Amino acid sequence: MANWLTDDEQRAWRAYRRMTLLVDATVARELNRDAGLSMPDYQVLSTLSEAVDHRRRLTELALRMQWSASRLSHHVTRMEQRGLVSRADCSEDLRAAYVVLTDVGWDAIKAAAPDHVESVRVHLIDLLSAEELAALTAIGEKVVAHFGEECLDYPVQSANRKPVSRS
Amino acid sequence: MANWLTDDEQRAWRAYRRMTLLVDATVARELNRDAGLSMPDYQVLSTLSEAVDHRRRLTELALRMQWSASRLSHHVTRMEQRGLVSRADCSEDLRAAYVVLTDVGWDAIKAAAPDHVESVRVHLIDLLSAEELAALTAIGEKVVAHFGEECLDYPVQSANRKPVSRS
DNA sequence: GAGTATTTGTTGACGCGTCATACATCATGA
DNA sequence: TCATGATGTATGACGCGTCAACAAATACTC
Repeated sequence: MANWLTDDEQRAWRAYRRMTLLVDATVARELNRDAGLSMPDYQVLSTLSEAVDHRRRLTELALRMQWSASRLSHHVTRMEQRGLVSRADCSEDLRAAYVVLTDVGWDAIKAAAPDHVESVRVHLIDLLSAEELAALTAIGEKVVAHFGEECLDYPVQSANRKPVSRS
Repeated sequence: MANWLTDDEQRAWRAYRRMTLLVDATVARELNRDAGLSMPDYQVLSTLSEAVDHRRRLTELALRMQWSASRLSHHVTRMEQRGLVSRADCSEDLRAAYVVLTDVGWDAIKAAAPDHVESVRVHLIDLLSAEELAALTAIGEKVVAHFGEECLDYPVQSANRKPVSRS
């Protein structure tokens, strides 16, 4: 006989699943509607915009975002086709390559950030009381810790950072 | 000037995102490893296994799982090719079609359920205290309610239900 | 009953992520 | 220096989900 979930546990699991589904889908849909970007696009642009010279090695970028190399390579290819980023050779290591934020990409993330943050507010953050927000943070960090990670993730509003030298 | 997130809010958002990413990916990976099923597979099989005669109209199934008709049609096509479900005509309405759980599908969900529940326990439920579980439920249901839904979702452990007549 | 609108379901194209594979380049050590 | 392995990246196949377009049947309306 298996160790089934109690009613309370099942209720928690369902609420969790439905919440994440709705929040993620809605925030993603609004980001796409308002800025023509997907969440992965946003994450890449946002992370690049924080880097000096708006460029990073693929591996470094993948590590920071916790993506697989393959995923990033595929995604960069698509973003490159849309002109949001470009690839550049690395002189120190001929295997390596940089991903560079283009002017189009820079404009895109600057334009997208305010609406995106607002979207996150409306569909999650502002729905919760201070206590609930704290509880969500505690729960999230506890679960993340279970997977042996500290909680480094991409910046939500990096376009807010002070102007970065574009060289 | 946009209404940026505070540090606390940003921390909550990051913890939330990372938690859902890790939990969902891990539970999905384990389900696939242990039972050769994806989460969508599980959801379909699980929901069908609750139905009388193990069959449901496509629309009805889609509604219950909150899927688009297109998504369900695509997914049923794939599952059909693997022998997990089959389609059957509907005599009352010639447009309509049933999705029927096959014996293979029934065996699959029965075999998958215990490990899947265990996986959900290990990577989420059992990590949390009773208070945290209650908080997660409250937060989840509040957010779901914001989207104008009551929280009906698929059953996690339907294979546990009392024997269903297979006709 | 004819014409129109709605419901039911399918299909194709495309973005996305994973896995397995391939391949060039670098680093190591005999 | 020359193999051997590790590293950095790219690619193809495939499952998955969305959107838009479509076909067929049923339901409404005059």
